[in-house]
Amino acid sequence: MTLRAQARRSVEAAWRQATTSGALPPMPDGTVADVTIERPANPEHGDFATNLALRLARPLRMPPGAIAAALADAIATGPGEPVLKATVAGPGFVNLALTDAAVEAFLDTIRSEPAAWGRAAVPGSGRRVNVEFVSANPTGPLTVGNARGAFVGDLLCRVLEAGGQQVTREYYFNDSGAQVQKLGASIIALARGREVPEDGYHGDYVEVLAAELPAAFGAGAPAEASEPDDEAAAWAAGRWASERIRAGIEASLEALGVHFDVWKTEGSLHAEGWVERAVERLRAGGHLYEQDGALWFRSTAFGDDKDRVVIRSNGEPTYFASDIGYVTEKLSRGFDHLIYIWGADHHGTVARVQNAAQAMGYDRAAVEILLTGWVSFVRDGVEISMSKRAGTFVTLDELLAEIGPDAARWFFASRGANVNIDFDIELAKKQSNENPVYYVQYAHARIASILRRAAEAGLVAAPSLRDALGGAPELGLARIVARLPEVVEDAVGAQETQAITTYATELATAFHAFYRDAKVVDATDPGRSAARLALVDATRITLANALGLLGISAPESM
RNA sequence: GCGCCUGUAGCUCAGUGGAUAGAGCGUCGGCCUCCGGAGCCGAAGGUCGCAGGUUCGAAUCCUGUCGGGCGCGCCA
Repeated sequence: MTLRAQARRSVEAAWRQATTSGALPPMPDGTVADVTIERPANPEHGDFATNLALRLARPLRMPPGAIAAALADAIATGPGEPVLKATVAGPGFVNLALTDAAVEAFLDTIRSEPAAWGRAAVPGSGRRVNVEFVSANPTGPLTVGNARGAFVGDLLCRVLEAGGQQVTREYYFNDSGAQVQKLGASIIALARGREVPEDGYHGDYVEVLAAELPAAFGAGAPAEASEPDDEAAAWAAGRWASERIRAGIEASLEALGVHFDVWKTEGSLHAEGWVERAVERLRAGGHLYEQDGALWFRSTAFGDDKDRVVIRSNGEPTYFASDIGYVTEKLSRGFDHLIYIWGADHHGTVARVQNAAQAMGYDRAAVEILLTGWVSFVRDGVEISMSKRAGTFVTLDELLAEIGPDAARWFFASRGANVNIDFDIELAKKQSNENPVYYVQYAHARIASILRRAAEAGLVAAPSLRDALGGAPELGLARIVARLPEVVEDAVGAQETQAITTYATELATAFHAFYRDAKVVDATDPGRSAARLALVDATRITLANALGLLGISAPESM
């Protein structure tokens, strides 16, 4: 249990006690308000604060100051060993200060179970969740435009895992669409020495693929006018190329530390009948109708602004039809929850997918679609347009070669997923040495160095911190170290990572200040060294776990 | 026109109704005889786009408005 949760319990108990004793009147309607506990911005206000008195003032028809006084009094006279010192402040806040002993006792759990430290026991633990992200079609290498989805998705998965959820990372792609044929046609054209078609693919990678195209795919055929079998050849070459590209994409993602558990093709959904069965299910429920020769889903019945075509008038199912089939396929695998991470440009398709899920009888809330904001990539102040077909893009591999995966991860982790951001590549390169991620990693490496020094000097960390942290430098750092589980808990709830990067930076700052004020390795005072070594080791574990949660390395030296 | 996202320091961005709105970078000024200077300390820099409203309390919630982005296909 987090210290915050303990504080909440104390306040709840104090409220009950004050009500029972008559110090506070009962709630008029018999309800119980949620007790909110926050970390005050100003450390002089203690470790926690609650606004309960302010919120009870109206229903209890008492001045908030008087309610706060009653609550503080009840906390002071509560049973058991005192953990919190309560004071009334401002317009009616109750400020709560942890006793030093409570902080010391709490920190002992870090070094006894380092792997568990920071994992949050929150609602949703044990849930089986499918997270589908990136899902770029393999018609070209991943671009920096795909980077955000890759990092945001993987970071989300890591956060959910820290919350005890069972996560499957899934990549969905189309290996049989018209774009694949276009890719094949472009390659064959180049292989035969012709120009790439106007609407074909033009990147350097297309030339590379053309040069490697085996002769069996028609590379050596005459350069003259199109033969009847060109279409088939383009398909075959396209499939060959897209599988090579897909393998390259997988390698790029692995280089980022992003591993997908499932690679799913749109074609397989059709081949296995998922799309057909899902359409039948909608039809049976009366959610479909025919018009202009096409089959429509009555999406407006669920609040959409227009109905959506499922089967085109030419008999071909739409991409939306595949989406519907995919929902049923995913849920058939036993997931409790589906998360999709899409670019902001797909927001118009969110409602129809959720509507279809609802129409098929699923819990609408089980299909969660998160949208990432737009990333404008800029080089030297000029925006880079991203087009695979035009061949004007920066690949993810190139970006990583320039700024490195740790800095890139930090960049995306420290920003909200749904905000638009500007990414100046030259600036990122220039600033990479000043990147906050190195500041945090440096703190970790510095501690590792201290621990090595201590070992050389024959100093050993204290087994327990109880009654060991004497001074202000120690207790200041210890209080920040103790917050990790709360930060993770909030991150899981919000499905966001910014708070983790903010916290890691704050912890590193606190450590650097501690390092300045407190000598850790001091052979003349082994007792004090032992206590400080234990604290510093707990700090190291906390930094490593925070970074690890983000998929960022925690180096022993740098 | 309609819908969604967004507007916070010179720049890039945090800030899930609370107390004096923060960080990094940039700028300016300091700090090692000492466990890693990729560090530490300090300064300047803000009408939280604007206007109303709700609330004891609003950067945060609501309405309107202005600016930016993205959508509004029998494309994917």
